[in-house]
Amino acid sequence: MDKFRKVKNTISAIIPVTDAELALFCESIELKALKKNEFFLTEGQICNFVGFVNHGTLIYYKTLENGTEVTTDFAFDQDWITNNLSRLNNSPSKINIKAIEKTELLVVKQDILMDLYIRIPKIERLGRLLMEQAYLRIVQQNMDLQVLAAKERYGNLLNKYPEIFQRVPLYHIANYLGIAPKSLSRIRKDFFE
Amino acid sequence: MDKFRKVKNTISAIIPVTDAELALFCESIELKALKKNEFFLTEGQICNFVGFVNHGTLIYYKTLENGTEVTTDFAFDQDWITNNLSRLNNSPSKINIKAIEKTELLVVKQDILMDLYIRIPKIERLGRLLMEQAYLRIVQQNMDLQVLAAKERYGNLLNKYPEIFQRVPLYHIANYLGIAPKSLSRIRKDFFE
DNA sequence: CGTTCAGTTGACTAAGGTCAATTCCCGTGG
DNA sequence: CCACGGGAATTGACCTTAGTCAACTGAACG
Repeated sequence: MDKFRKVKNTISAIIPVTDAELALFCESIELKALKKNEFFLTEGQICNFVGFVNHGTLIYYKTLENGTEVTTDFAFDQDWITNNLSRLNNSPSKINIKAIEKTELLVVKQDILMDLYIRIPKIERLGRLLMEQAYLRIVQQNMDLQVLAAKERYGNLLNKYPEIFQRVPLYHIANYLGIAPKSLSRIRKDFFE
Repeated sequence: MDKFRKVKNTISAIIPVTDAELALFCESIELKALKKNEFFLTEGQICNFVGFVNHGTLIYYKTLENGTEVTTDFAFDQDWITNNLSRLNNSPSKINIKAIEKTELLVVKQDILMDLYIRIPKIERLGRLLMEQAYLRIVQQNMDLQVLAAKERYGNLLNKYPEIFQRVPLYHIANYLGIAPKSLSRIRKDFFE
């Protein structure tokens, strides 16, 4: 099935799998389409699934007591998405994951994934890697916030995801960088002159 | 043995264990003393252990390419310390953990811990919790850096660890908060008037 | 009793926040 | 197809917060 071509590439980049194993894996996958502003995961819900973005864009965010929203992460084509804390703990999620454009996903339910771990032990590596990547990412992000000026963080983001500025509204990006939209405008201005 | 009193309290707060299990656990523990400025873990080393601080103070930090040091975390009495990424992955640590005052620790080696998981299955919960706590902590820290002003972060730290200012030099705290020592002075000044 | 290093201070500069007004873009409905 | 409405982004004026550099204080310790 052509829809699984991408996940096939992605998985075999992480762990070499046979065609039979891959077929087994693909059987367990559901295709899911999200419209703009539809949710993949909402606060309070238990995240009993892992998603893989075929194409689209999503944001992770949290709503604070005072009502402000904090954008904590993004996901684009070929990214894995999940809330590890909620998923591994079976606890209510404290964050939302929302599509901010038309998005197509592949989804594996957690119980099916656990089952796959048993039937294809090396798939377990995938589960561990998802957790580790998420951890590494946030450690890095943390240090950036601690050490770098807003302008440098902007520059890094620009390098890492040049396409982000075509796909994500700037106020989300500003929010993610921990600055006011105004400041981002300013930074962008003297970045291009 | 009296030296294990604290770990006993701490462990039984997390998971109820019998005296026999506790004895088994304590057998696997080594006592370790660190002088001021001695390392618990250094960059490049594989962290194949978990520590529990009986008393003392340690900092987590990383040295960047340009030579600056970033303090990413602290540990005090009754805290667990480890580098999960290095330990679970068997990969070289990217951070240092250093005692900044005379410190006494209990240490469990990773292989012995794995062995304990088998002999006392509920101890496994401990391993998972260590990972989760570390993750939760850093997620929170990240949001604070994104959303809060330096003054508020200072206030939070003051609430959470009132004793920190007696035990950790201010330049480490400033570094941790992501600000210059000068700024911390300033903040402290108009905090107390 | 000096040496050293943490902490504070002053004067200045730069970075970022706030508020309000304006422009730009895009989709929707007449 | 054009006009309108609404949200996104930028701008200006102004203020606050944080960084830099250098000098100074003060306590700790050999």
